[in-house]
Amino acid sequence: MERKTDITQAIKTAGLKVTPQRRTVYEVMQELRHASVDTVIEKVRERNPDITVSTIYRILDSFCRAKVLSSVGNPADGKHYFDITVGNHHHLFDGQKIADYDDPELTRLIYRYLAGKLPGDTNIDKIQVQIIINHLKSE
Amino acid sequence: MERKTDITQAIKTAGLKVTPQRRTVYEVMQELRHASVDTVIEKVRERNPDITVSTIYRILDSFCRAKVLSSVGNPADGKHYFDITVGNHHHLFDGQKIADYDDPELTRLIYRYLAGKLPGDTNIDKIQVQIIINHLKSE
DNA sequence: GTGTCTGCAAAGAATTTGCAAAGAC
DNA sequence: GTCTTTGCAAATTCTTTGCAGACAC
Repeated sequence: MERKTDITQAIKTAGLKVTPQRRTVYEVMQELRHASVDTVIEKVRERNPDITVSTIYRILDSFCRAKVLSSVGNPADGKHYFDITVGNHHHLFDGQKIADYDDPELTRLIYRYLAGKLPGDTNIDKIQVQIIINHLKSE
Repeated sequence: MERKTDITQAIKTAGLKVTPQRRTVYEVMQELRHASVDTVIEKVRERNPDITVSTIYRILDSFCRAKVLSSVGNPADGKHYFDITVGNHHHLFDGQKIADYDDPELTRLIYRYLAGKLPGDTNIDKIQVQIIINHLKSE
């Protein structure tokens, strides 16, 4: 879907050196969109078992600090996921599943609403709405 | 601040048996509002060093499943926190600090907005807005 | 070339488990 | 009395580290 050079660009632009290991992690995240460490490790090693677990941890860490990836915590189970999308966007949580919910209008709506509510000097970096879906079970 | 019986009630209402260990964990969470496992362990053991780490894990787990506590993931550092507040409410993230932002009007605003946007059969359990504050540093 | 990144193996944390005794209701 | 919870100690699992060689630029 995305070309080789785009991956290279994404990593380079973030100020990181481009290595095959980083490219693989990035590729995997592009496919998964949201994933826990375990899943990333699993998928990366499927493609290339020579990449070490510790390297994957280090890459995920550098990606987060360089804002190549972001973090989401699933409120349902409290688990931590990496997210290929860095900018303002929202999430639908359906049990273990996380889906993006991209809605700039909603973002603007909230920004506008909050403008009058928070102290004037508050600098909002980002707004994320988490929508938790309930599979109404007989109970 | 909260009386003994209230703590008992909170635990009992959730369908769990009331034990001194559970009462202590609950008390600590009442004070902390938001806390990581480490912090809970630390504070609980300050009060009563006889309570085991594994017990604390088990209690936190049972509290979450019984919805005595909820989970928040700090999007800034990806760490997981427990939250004494279970119902609909929002959060301000300021680096490591998490603050509640309770605003039913905002909640309603989003509910209303989403009503027209999501598939009709989507059952929203909960909405949480995460507001990430940026300490604009010279950069 | 220089400085960063990776693999490896080991250390260190964090979390979970099995079981017997203690405790809640 | 019955079923659940706890303490203990050990096992597992998860994550980080130090260092030397490899690699990106």
